[in-house]
Amino acid sequence: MARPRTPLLSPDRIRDAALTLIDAQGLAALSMRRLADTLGVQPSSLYSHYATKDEVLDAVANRVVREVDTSGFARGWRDGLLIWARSYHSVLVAHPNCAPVIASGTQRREQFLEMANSVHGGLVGAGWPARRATEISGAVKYLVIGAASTPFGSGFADDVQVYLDRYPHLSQAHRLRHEANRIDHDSFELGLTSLIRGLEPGPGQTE
Amino acid sequence: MARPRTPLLSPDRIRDAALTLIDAQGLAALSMRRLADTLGVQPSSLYSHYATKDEVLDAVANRVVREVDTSGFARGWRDGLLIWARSYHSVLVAHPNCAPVIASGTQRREQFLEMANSVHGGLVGAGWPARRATEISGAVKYLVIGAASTPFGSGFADDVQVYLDRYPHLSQAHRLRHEANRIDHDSFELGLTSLIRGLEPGPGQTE
DNA sequence: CTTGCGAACCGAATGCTGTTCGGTTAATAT
DNA sequence: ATATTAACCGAACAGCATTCGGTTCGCAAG
Repeated sequence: MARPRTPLLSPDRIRDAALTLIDAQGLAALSMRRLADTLGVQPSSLYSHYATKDEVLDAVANRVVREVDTSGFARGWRDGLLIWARSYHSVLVAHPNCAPVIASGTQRREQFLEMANSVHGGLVGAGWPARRATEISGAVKYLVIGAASTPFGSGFADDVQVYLDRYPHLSQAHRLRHEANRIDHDSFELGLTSLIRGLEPGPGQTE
Repeated sequence: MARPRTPLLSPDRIRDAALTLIDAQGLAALSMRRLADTLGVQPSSLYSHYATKDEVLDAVANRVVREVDTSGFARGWRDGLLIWARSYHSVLVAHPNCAPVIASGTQRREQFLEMANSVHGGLVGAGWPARRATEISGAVKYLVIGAASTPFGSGFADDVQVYLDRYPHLSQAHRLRHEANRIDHDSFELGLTSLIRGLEPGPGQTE
């Protein structure tokens, strides 16, 4: 085959296929060869649309982060932070295999800058000094990224009994392996609400 | 060469060389070939000591996490959490290229279980219910891992001027690129102290 | 004291990986 | 009609983790 009459590929099609592959098979399963396979195409053809694999991953990251809701700051900075953080968190929970891509991503990606800009603006608009706004949004981001990067759910060995005598304090936590998702969610919620509650004293002017 | 009179390799030597290589050149620079090179050995020889590259990375992760201080709970749970989190954070700051390894690591690794066990024990000993202790340590862990995984310092494009008009709220934050380390540190500190301050109501019995 | 065995290393090979390059055809712009 | 560019293929390259058979050494048992 040479050039087809109607294009087989497009940046969006490739990006979506990559996301589907990552969601279904994991980040390690994404290779240009496999990606090309699912699109019915040779690997080298992908390079007509993306210069490198990293660019594909950037597109995937942008696609995922695009879903994050930063509109809550109209209802005050506390609600704004809560809505943003929960939205960000739930988006990453929906695409857990993308977490490393999002986490390690450079701040160069457009959707990330868009999001950071909205959050920062929301905080400054509510009266926080710029520097403090940066720190607050940074701290909340850390919480979101951390929650997505090291879930309880992934990881514990299947034979729980092994630990019980060696790590006595963990026995309670381990019993709950099947409740890992709930633990993850509750830990994140506790961290988020506590962090926001603990911010002092709050911006003076607008509330 | 066949078998040398005195062994050239040992698990510890390999693990330390891997950590040195990661620290100096980045995680992507660690390959079994390069690792073997720095040790003056053929790649296949490494497999006499570690079954896979992942096992090498596990050893590195354990080595790094071993340095984390969990002894602070003798001075109460607040100090315990603070000391643990700051110690964990500073260890990861000292080995930033290891962050993805630590973050994505399964909870199977010994030093991680040791650490989790100590923290959980410290919280329960101070009166927190087991479930709450799990959530608290989880939330703090999220903060630490997130801070290590997405530092401000890495990532912004070098030509800052590009952003200024497109993302007006970010201009303040961007001006501080050269202060990225300070921002990272302050954000983490703000998140940590706020989170701990915001924990309510605190365990009843022991304080 | 020698015999046997496992440990430690080498060297070559296997099947992946991302990426490049020259070639071919189709669409588009002039 | 002609030139250019875009989209694809097929073959190749270097580097990757890992495996395997072979060699030599240290050590322990008889």
